[in-house]
Amino acid sequence: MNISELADELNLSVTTVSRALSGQGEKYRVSKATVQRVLDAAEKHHVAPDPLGAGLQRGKLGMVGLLVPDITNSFFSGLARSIELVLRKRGMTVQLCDTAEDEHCEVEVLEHILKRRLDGLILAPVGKSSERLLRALESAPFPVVIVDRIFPEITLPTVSLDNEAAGRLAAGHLLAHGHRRIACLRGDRESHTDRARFRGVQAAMQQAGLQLDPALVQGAGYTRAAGVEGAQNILSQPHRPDAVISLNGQGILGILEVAAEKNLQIPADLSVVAFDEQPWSALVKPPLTTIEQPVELIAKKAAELICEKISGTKPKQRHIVLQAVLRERKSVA
Amino acid sequence: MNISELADELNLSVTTVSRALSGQGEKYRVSKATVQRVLDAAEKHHVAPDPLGAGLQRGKLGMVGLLVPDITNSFFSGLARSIELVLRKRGMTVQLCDTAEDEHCEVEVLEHILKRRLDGLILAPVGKSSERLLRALESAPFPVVIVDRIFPEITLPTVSLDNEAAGRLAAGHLLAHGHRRIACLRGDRESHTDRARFRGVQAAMQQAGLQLDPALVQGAGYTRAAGVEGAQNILSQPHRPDAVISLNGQGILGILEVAAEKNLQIPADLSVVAFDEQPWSALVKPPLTTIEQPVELIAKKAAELICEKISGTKPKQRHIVLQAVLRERKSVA
DNA sequence: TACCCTTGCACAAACGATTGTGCAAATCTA
DNA sequence: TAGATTTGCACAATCGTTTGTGCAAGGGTA
Repeated sequence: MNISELADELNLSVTTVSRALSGQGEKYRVSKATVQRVLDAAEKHHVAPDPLGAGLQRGKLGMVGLLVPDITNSFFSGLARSIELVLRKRGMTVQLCDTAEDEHCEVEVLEHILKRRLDGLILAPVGKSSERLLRALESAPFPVVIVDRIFPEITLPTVSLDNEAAGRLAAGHLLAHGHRRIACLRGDRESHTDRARFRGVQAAMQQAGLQLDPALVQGAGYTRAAGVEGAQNILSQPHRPDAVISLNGQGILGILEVAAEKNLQIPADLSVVAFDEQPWSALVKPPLTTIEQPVELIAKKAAELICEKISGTKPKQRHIVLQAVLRERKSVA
Repeated sequence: MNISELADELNLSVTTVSRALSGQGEKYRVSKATVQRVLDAAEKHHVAPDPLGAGLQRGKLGMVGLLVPDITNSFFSGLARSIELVLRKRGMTVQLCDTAEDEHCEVEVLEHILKRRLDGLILAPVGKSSERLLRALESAPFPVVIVDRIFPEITLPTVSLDNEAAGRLAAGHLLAHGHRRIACLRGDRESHTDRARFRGVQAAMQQAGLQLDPALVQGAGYTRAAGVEGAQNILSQPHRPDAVISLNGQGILGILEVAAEKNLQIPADLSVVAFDEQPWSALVKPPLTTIEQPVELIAKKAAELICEKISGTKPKQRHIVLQAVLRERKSVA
């Protein structure tokens, strides 16, 4: 049953019913009695305005898209959960798309999604997300917010970590514990996130008067396979490192796997700091020292940002940068 | 730019443009030349039919809802990813809702979602999901498919694991390895999933002429906290078990946490079999022996089922039941 | 009684598509 | 050349809302 049938039943016009239901009764001088009558009947018959009709009229449907590289990654699933929660509270729904950490797929998905009518888009770009693509999004017919990764030349609003500081934090922790020969398992080197984290690591090393051994900087991607390969390369060096930093959440899986293969004890043979807190971080042996991103906060900020842009109010900040915290456990000797 | 502006530019009617774009040109005798002209212009101006307009007309929008108890749980995020992929290939999009493993929230979300116009809904109910709620869904204005949990009295189509067999599998494995005093960390005892798995465990025990010690059957919920509490109860028994089965993916987190606290060595002091394969299952020490659900297959079946129901073709089977596999590693002595 | 102001609602035009049908012009048949 | 057929497209209704405006009835004032 739709509101026009409801109107028939009440011997009213659709107009009046619509106004009563949308709370605009007062504005349009629908009598209180009538409003109540409509409300009661609507309740009784479980009638609510069809969002499609309304959406068509208003030009908005109350939907925002959420593009993530891998919903299976706990960082992104945490993000998704919090974003969905915030948006649902505001009466909006989330359209999920998983880009499989693949540039090509991302383009495809974006084309798919650009054809649908969204009110906004929250995008967590894949590592090698092309700037060209994001350029195109700058002139999308709806607001776009980027999370997790930064592209300096892109003017779209972003919410992200202070990755350089986080990198310093990780390296600084290892240095403070006396480690000198530090390895670094990177993700995609073309991503600004990875670069910034790496810059942070380098900065901390330099400050300590040290240099990263290029042979100990490995890794090229955010998949688990890439993590394994990078870890292999690092741990097969003749002069093994005494500590390793995983610059992303997937990498640590590779490190653990390869370390186990090679029978390396953590932290006796190898200290480890891993980016991204995961549900199991505290449960492996030894519990992992991690760099934790404030996932919920990132999600909240992103959700608020997109809402502000949708409703047209000028957001206070264009780029929101949040700080990571070090969660110290037992993986650093 | 929409198709009526396109029509203006080409000096055609919206009708013709619509038919050309939708591939119905032949059927309605639009000349090939005209069709091509429309196609070219559409390409040039990046015009595609607005899904809202089309949706309103057709009564379908190409969207299916996906309700999961916890997208952060790797079982559900895996499910979400695969479902989204299958549906996207068919031109549909997925609306994600997280019910936070909370019955109350689930009702709320369902009300929220029932007001939007969906073509279908894939529901992974929370543990205590009330039958009343599902009853209501039986008469929803769109098809509904249930995954992961079974409700015998509900006629909605389902895709799920053969949970009883999976329970037998887990217990059988422990029994075959000589374990006799077996504990069981349950999830929500009111959920049919949990009951079926538990029945399987009991059956295997009985077949071996044994009985579960009621004191070793603990746990009441799918949250991590519930897992910890249950594990506490199990591992604090004066007469400790020599093996424990976690009947759900969260529970194992509790077991590992409590075992570490109590300094119990796995598998020397305690053997463990955990339901649900997780990205880190192989990486903890010792690597976990798990009961793996065929997540991708479940997702695929559910997606196909909902598509069939949406398009009106009668699905072959009403209830699809899949088998789990035991992934043997090192957590069973 | 004549006039004006308020109250309470309905009319009708959008929003952007799809689809059955109608109507000319072009082509064919006799 | 007249009539029948086919070809190619446009008209108009429809999906379910929202919203600016119009219009009648009721009440008050002079």
